[in-house]
Amino acid sequence: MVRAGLTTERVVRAAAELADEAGFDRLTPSELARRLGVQVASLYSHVKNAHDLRVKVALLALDELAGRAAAALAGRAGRDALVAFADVYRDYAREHPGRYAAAQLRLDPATAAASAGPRHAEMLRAILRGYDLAGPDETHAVRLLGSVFHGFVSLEAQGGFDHSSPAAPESWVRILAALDTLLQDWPRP
Amino acid sequence: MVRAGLTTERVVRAAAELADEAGFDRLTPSELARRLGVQVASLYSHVKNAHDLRVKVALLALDELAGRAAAALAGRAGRDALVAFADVYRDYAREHPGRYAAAQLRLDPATAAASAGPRHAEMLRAILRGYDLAGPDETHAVRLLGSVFHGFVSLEAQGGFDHSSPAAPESWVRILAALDTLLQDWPRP
DNA sequence: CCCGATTGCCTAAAGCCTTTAGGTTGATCT
DNA sequence: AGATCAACCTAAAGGCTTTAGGCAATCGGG
Repeated sequence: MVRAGLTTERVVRAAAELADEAGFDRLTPSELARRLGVQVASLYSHVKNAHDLRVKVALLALDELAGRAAAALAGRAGRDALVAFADVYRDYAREHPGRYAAAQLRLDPATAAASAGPRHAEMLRAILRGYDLAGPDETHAVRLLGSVFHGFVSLEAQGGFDHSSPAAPESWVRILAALDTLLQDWPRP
Repeated sequence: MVRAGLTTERVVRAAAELADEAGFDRLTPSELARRLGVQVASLYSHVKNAHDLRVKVALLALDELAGRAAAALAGRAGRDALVAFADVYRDYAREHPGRYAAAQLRLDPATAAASAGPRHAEMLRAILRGYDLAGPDETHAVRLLGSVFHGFVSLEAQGGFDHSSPAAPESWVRILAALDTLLQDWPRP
């Protein structure tokens, strides 16, 4: 009997690949076991159950995203930082649609707090410090940016922009430019 | 044998309620049959399979949303129209989380084209005619608004705004105001 | 009003998927 | 070399989806 050499990490990594190739909803223990050349039950040593498997992929995705974002932000500020951060988001979702879908999973509060999610918000706040926003306005702006990035990327992934011109990337560039000017002159109530 | 009096419409309506109460991912033929007091196989006269059931709920949701939006837009223009449309979106998602999740389902192109989806885009365009946007800029703006609405609503539904203040509705109001001013003075390249 | 067709719902069964319990064997540490 | 741990297995229970085929309630036509 040749051992496959599974570890939790290798299982999760293979799960992430499966999700990217087959879609997040086809990430199941049996499909994964098939791909790993292993009996289904063997996975249960590394993962609590099917849901736990998906959560672990989500955490991996959030972590990878935060890592890329941090790297992209190094040495940038203002508009440059905004665009770099946004592009990381979009590129990641296009490269890894399954992982991105996983990252959208609703995590229970404790898990969410321990995930890389808060790091994202922190980076957005850091970007906004390059603009001149007072206290709560910064929060509103964080939420606006988060909404736009997530919304655009998931509509694009869903094919929502496929049947109209101009192509999606052009809108992306123009939208980022528009957000930049909006942040420079954020309207007070 | 007392008949339950199923029709495709009643099945889909019950499915929508189930999705709202239990979550879209728990919308399954067996759960639905249980709730309708009917054998699972009976559903298959009204619905092709589990996926078809979900698609039908998605189409119902898109249609309901478009109907509400059209009603809300009657007699409004400019900022009023923008806010009314946005609120329809957010309120619907909060009232009917399962249906809203269903509406996010990726439909095949033919089904999508025949759905109420295009009506949404058309209404957004109509709203934007109250602002002064040239050709492709209107498309960019449609996409921005679509992204913000969808992004905010799904982040909120996911609980993304739960653990920071101010509360989400305040951000919603401020974000809509910000979008209004942005549209009034849309930056050209 | 009744007869035949249609439709609504059923039982049965096959095949998949998830999860648990328990056993065996390879690797590792002393 | 022996003991221990981890990796992987087989077996089995139970749920879910889907198809096939059958009976009975209802409805339209004579």
